[in-house]
Amino acid sequence: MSKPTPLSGFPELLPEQRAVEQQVLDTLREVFELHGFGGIETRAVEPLDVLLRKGDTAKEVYLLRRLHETAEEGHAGFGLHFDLTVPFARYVLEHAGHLDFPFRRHQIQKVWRGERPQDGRFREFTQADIDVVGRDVLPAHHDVEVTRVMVDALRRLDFLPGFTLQVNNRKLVVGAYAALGITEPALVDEVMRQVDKLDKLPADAVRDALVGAGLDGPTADTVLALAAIATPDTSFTAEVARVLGDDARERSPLLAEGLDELAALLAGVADLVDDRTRVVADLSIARGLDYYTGTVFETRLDGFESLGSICSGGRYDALATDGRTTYPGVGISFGVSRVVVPLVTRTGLRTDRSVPSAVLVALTDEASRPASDAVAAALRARGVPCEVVASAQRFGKQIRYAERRGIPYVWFPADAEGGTHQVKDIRSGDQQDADPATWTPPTEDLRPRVQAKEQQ
RNA sequence: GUGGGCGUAGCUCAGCUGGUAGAGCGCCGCGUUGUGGUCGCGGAUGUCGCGGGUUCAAGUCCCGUCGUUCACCCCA
Repeated sequence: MSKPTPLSGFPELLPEQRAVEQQVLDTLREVFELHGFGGIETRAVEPLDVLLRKGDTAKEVYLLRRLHETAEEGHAGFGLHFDLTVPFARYVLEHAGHLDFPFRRHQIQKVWRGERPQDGRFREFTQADIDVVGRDVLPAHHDVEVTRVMVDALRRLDFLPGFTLQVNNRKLVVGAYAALGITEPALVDEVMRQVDKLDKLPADAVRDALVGAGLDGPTADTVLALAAIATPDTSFTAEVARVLGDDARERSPLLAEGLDELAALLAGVADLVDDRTRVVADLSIARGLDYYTGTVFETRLDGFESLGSICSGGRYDALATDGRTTYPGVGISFGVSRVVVPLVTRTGLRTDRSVPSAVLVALTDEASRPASDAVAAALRARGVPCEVVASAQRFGKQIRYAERRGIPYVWFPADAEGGTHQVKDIRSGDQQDADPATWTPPTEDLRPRVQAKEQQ
């Protein structure tokens, strides 16, 4: 077989890159579970009618088909899931009788989309979702909860650049539009769609589009003035009042509800905010997806703005319904691949070693391999990851073997004549006697650490 | 899916109007035969992404394809 070529949109990482991703995954899971979100996994495949239920035929779904499928097997067919929300909705309905509500879960899995790959956009990629689902009702404090969990998880990934979580509320937007006389559903959708483009198009162009959609000039200006509001605290409520008038809350109960929910969210996460971790109420955030009904999220990563949102989600009052019962939910999804792949390929983010081993046990000669194996076994018994060197070359080469892989310690076993065991820190050159039954490296050397390439 | 840029050594890249493929870094060996890194000396890098075409001659020009990247679409 000739040398295989890469497959577009199906990224693969080298061990020291994958180790970075693995730490992201470990941290996400740990923090999610710290907040009481248990993990589930759904099958990779869903019936096509489930995947396309929302009329999203534009979604590029990969089909699953048996090679020898016959024409008689004329069912709707299967497709690979393109996100984790749709399968989760199906899962909730299917297992509702065995779940306790409100149901919290996290789900970290690969998803597939047949889109054109681009930086941070792939055909196979990993998402990390958390959602809370209620039966019939789900109080608004769960919107705050979900936000807190994800912000907590992201801020603990201390090797990530800083980020800004942008939050808005569709009730606020729809209510405000109603107060402006924009009530026709198709027009509301169109106005939101145009406003959503403000991060790419100049305000003038968006204004023209709004007027083209049927708004008069003053109304378009007010819509843009609203969308320009972005505050790191609850002061957005005063700004909305300034734009729409002090009586706007009375004129639109939906607006009042949205303002209160968004204010509660901002207040509820204030203690998690720091220089790297910012949360802003940004009234230009709309989200193209039409099933969101309240809170909506997007997230920008400092220095990686071109990736778009790395973490998005929101509130859906009808995540799932079986006709009798409706399950409202609120969730947020972190694009693991979207962040990790550009980070490791563009900035050279790596772990400080390419293997898990903290110690390389040297080998005097092949005859003494059992002695080296015994040292390794003693270290492993206390949780020290280690490996025995592949071949009994000169010690200089064995040290170089460790150096290449970033293994910080080399262990020289006692020789047969009754010498002592010695361990060498090859970064400092320090070498001293050590007992395989008790020696342990400092905690920070036990596992690979993530570090920028410049620091290596 | 639509349109543009780019594909040369493991990496970053040079290679003029077509004329026998290069540098730096890295890698391997020796100096130093059981203690690496520094230094010195020596060595190997390669279907020039792949396929086809034009030509006496193609890394160089043309077409296709794959990869990559940017914009649109859409979104993590």
